[in-house]
Amino acid sequence: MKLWSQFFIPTLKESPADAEIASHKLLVRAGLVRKLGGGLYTYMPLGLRVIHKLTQICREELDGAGGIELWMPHVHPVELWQQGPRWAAAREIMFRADSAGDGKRAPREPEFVLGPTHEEVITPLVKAEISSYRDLPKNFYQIATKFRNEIRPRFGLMRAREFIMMDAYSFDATDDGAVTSYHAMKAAYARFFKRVGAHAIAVEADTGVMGGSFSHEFMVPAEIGDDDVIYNEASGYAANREKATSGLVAPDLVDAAPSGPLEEFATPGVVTIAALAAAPYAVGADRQFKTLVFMGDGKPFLVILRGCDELEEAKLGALGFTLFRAATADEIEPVMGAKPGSLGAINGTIKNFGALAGIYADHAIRLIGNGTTGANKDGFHVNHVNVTRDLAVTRFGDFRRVRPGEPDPKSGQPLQVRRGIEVGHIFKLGTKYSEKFGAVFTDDKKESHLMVMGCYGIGISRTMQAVIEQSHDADGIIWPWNCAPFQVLICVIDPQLPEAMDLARKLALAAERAGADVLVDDRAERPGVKFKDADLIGLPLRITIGGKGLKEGIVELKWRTQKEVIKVALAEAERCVAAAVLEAAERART
RNA sequence: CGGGGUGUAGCUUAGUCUGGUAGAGCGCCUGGUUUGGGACCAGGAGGUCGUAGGUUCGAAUCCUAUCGCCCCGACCA
Repeated sequence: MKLWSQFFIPTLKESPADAEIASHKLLVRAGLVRKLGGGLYTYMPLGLRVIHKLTQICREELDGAGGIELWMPHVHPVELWQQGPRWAAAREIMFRADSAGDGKRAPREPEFVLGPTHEEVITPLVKAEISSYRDLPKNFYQIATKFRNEIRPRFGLMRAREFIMMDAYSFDATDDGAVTSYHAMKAAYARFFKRVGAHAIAVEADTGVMGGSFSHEFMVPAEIGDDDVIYNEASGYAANREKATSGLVAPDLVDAAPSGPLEEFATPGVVTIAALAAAPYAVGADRQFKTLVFMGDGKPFLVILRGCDELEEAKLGALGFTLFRAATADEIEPVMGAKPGSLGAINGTIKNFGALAGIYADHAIRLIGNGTTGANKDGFHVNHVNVTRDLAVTRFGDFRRVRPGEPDPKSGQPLQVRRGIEVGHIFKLGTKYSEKFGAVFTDDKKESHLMVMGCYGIGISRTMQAVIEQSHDADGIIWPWNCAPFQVLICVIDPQLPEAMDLARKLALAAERAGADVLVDDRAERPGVKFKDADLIGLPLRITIGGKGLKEGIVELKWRTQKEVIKVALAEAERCVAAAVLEAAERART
């Protein structure tokens, strides 16, 4: 039992000016966090209790799934990262952790960095400690602070520079084993989110800079989420935008025969899809081939899309470049022979074809069959361009951005889109890191193999905010039972009456014996203030003890989710409180 | 990093256009009256107006630079 007067819950009547969304405002107003700087937050006593609830449940589920907890340093020697596979891509978001220096010398390369995740630490550790198949599989995890110098911290804890994350790493002897580990984690994640009362759904995801072969994100649907989930309710298909595909191109599509000889025509000043679609040319955007130029690890490559489609840049990750970006106009002209707006990928028209690392075409251009594209000559386009005959495609792939309403690849039903908050992510990594760090083991035939890895993350602090975003009303937070900082608030209206406080202690004990954490509001505040604060901090069950009720011989029980007050006779109070607690705990379990 | 916005008391803010000694509400302190949904009265403390230059007799207000913060985009748990 905690007495409010001896705890610290600085609530606010007004929302801070820098908070935009409900959960961020409530985090601050309910006294759960305070801001230190952009993306940097102090977890106040009440907020820390929520974090502890979440980490404890997380720990139980991971232990249940065979996880082994450890703790790794957050300061990493930079050499580890330089040796790992993603230094070039990750260094931008990493904090350096050098000594502050004497303020005179110029900054050198960092000697230490702060860990954004721990693949570069765990893999060498496992390499050093495990060398036999007998010691595999293993799944190590920690729940700790992570550091990422986010380009744009946002929405309070939603995207912070310093945040709390559970990160786990599985090591298996075989690929099948790694898949088993992956699915065990996926199931543990589902149990975790269910227990804490977050309605998270698993969606197929892109592997991004982590690399690896497949991946799921756990998303909490919310308007303010950073990600789009593309889904179809009926078929169960769900993927994030980076990964989502559609069934737009039928598998049995027959490529169109050429419609005629190539025909160059003048298009002075036409440099956009829209301009070519307008009079006098009137070539519909869905009849145009759009040619984009990118730089991949220093070499240019082309991407061909329909004029009406958008590129989904993340999908270029599948091409295997370590780093890629859109090419600049200056880089484009020497290679293509024309400025952007007149580009095309027709055989023989590219000025310096040999410089290209590849020409990648989106499947959907096959729907065009015969269309129009740039001539690689400023102010000219070409008609009757046939996909098979004329375009120098290295390979086809899925590069376009899916639109809502397109057919679901599973069922053909229309796809829908909604926003979500990514609270967890699981990757089957494969051998990307074990190769780099030489994490090998010996099997029962004395042969050496690379360990097959998986990595897994849950944003603990982000989950706290996602729960609030998902569960609040105009008056405040509505905590789910299992992650509430306390489950029961005993609101003593007249704390100056000894019999009121005695009863509060008695009921607190009853609730605690039934398994609840109890907060007693013993402040000498007016009732209105206490009730407002009670709704704001949102504990699931409120018990009100007042002089008035005592005279009548009753106390009041009220669920945060419910409007009505349940009056209970004093003689029944202990039993009713205990029963209510047990019932709520049971409800939260199923 | 690109685009937009903003910085005045612990919090929310007015005043900035049109320069003239900084105002309110909440919170805080003292006293009193109140006491079942953010009370009322009286008194009080608290601001070098983000910072640094400049213009001016005079700058929160105009100019320049710089920093912080917020929103949109690329990135992520």
